[in-house]
This record gives sequence, structure tokens and C-alpha cells, in this order.
Amino acid sequence: MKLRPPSYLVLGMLRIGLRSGYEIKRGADRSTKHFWPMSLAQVYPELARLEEAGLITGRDDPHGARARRAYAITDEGNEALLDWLRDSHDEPPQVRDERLVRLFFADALPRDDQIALVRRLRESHEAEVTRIQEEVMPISSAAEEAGTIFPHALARLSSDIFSTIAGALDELETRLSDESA
Amino acid sequence: MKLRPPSYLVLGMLRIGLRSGYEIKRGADRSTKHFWPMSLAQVYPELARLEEAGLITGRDDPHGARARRAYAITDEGNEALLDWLRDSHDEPPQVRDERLVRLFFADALPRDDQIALVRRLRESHEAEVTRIQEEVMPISSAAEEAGTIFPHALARLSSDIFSTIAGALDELETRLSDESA
DNA sequence: GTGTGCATGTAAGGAGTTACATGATTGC
DNA sequence: GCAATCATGTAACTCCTTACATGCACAC
Repeated sequence: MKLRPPSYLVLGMLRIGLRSGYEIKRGADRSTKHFWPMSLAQVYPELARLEEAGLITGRDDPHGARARRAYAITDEGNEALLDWLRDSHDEPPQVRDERLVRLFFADALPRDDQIALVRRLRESHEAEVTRIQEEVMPISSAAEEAGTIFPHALARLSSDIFSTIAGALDELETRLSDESA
Repeated sequence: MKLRPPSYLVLGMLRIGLRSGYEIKRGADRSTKHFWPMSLAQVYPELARLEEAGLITGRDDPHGARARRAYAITDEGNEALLDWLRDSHDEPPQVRDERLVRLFFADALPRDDQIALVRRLRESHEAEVTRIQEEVMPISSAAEEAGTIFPHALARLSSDIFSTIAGALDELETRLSDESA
């Protein structure tokens, strides 16, 4: 069976202790969403595929009358995950950000609109920094103290990236304002 | 007709003077690829759609015996582009970077493999900075001197982002090496 | 008792990629 | 003469999203 990044994402989430599909999705939204988004409609079939391949095992784990399945990674799954982590072959990263495409063509706009566009963009990146610091870092920081350091390193990295962008946009905004004054 | 970011990408490329589908694809690879990749198999149908909608016009423009079509943006196309540039509604940006997912789960690896992984990643980001500076910036810089400033601003932004990531990875690498020593 | 969150799945559709198919031009 | 690049398009496929369908648990 062919394993793709979403497979390893699920495998990895199970490894760090998340158990149900719903829980995996929630965890991924809080942590890996920024560099690999995943929807619930991907998680459930992926769990089925991985179980069929023997990389994970599932058992019923109802919560009262509410159905729930708890999965755990098997030795084979662990091995597959480690092989992938050591693998140096990567597909090229992909970014799709409509706002930056817009910015690329912003020369077509009058100066005022350019400034407004840049400001909006800066503000949204600043907001994202705040969101990461408030929602992601407290959790990843706790994990770091427990010896799991990479999630927090990634959270800091994300925050740094958004800060860098916000900073560059702030500079650009100032330049545009000065030139139009 | 519904216009999506690739439509505006094509429209924008025509606006800045690129004419054939092939030329648009080449230009996009050099400039907007980092925040919105596009394949030739998207460009040609998109050109047909835009022409049908009256946003661009195409004429045959053979080069010797080699067929070629030259497109130009119409007034309606220009208006649509400007409307989009002013529009503040964005779909959320999407990043898919397998390498960062790998890094997120790197706690599962022995220290040596962690260091190797971080180093590889840092090196590839440094290489990307170099690539942008050598291949993209000379062109965007020339455009900037001619009064088209945003492409160069975006090139600098891309370069800054990759530098930031490389810097953070370098720091992480040092930390991992120190702790294991 | 009501809304929010927990919980699992499927079906249909859309967006984008790879591979295929074809051929001319230019520089070495 | 040969390779790289220019040039246009289509078909099949993959991946992923949105919408649908269903129902329990818990806090207010």
C-alpha cells in the first residue's frame, strides 16, 4: 500500500497519543494545520486504510452510548513512521496564498488602495502571530517541558514566519505612505 | 462565469505584458510559483475560458511555422482584475510541506537523525534563498526600477521567509548538538 | 431544553497534476 | 545532427473539500 504524507500525519498523531479520528483531526488543526491541512473526510478513510495494512489497530471505545473507535499504532506502523522520518526524499512544498498573488499584482492599483491592501495583510499576519502564541504555544510549550521538543520548535517557527512577513509588510506600508506623501 | 485565483493569475500576467500560454507559465514559475503554483494544463483551458468570457482576446501569432497564440487583456478583463485586487475577501492560505510535518514528529528519532534532518532542511532553505536572489531578484529588481515595485517586494519577502526558517533551523541544530554533546 | 461540542462516516464534485500527443526552432 | 527550448493542447487520474446524514453528551 502506498503511504502519503496524510498517512504519516495520522500515524504520527497516533504515536503521540491521540486515539480517535475526531481527536486526531482536532490535534492536527491545532498543530500541523499550518504546514499540512487535513479534513475529517480524509482522516476516517485513512484510519481504515492503515488498519487494513496492519500499521494501526482499532477497537471500539464507546463513551456512554456514543460510539467511538480508539486506534493505536502497531510495531509495523512505528517502523513505517521511522522509515519515513529518516527518508530524505521530499515532494516540493506547495503554498497557495491568494493574498500574496494579489499583492504581486498590486502595481495596478492606485496608491491608496495599495496601502490599504498592505495594511490589511499586515494586520492579518499579526493576528496570526497572536493566535499561535495564545492557542498553540501554551500546549506545545507544556509538551516541550515533558521532553517532546519539536512541536514547540515548529510553533515558534510558524510564529517567526508570520512575524517576518508582518515586519516586511510594515516596512512596505511605510515606504508606500512616504512616497505618496 | 466564476473566476478563481488562477484566473486572476493569468489575467495579471497578461496585464504585465506576457502574451502566450507558454510565456505566462514561464513567468509564473519565476515569480508567483512560491505562493500559487500553476501548471500548463491549467493555463490553456483558463485562457480559453477567459476569452469566452470576453476578459481577454486572442489572435494567432505564429513564429515561423510554429503555431502561437497571443492574448491581451480587455477593458472588462482589466476591470475584473482591479475589482479582485480591491476585494478584501480571501480564502485561507494553504501550505503543504512534507518536510515540516516530518520535523514535527522528529521527537521519535534518535538525536543523530534529528540533527541530520534539521541540517538537511536548513541547507535546502539556504539554497532556496540563493536561488531567489540569483534567479528572481535580478529580474524583479529591474522591474522595480521601471516603476513596478510589488514583484520585487514579493521576491524580497520570499527570500526573508526562507532566511528566517533557515535561521531558526540553524539555532535548533546548535541546540540539539549541544544537548547531545 | 437547547446549543455546542463530540463522534463517525459517505457521496459528489472540484481543482490540479501527470502523462500523453505533436511538432517547430535555435544554439551548439 | 542533436538537445534544449518553444509551443499548444487533451485525457485520465488523484487528492481533497463540501455537503450530507446521524446521533449522543454536557454545560448552561
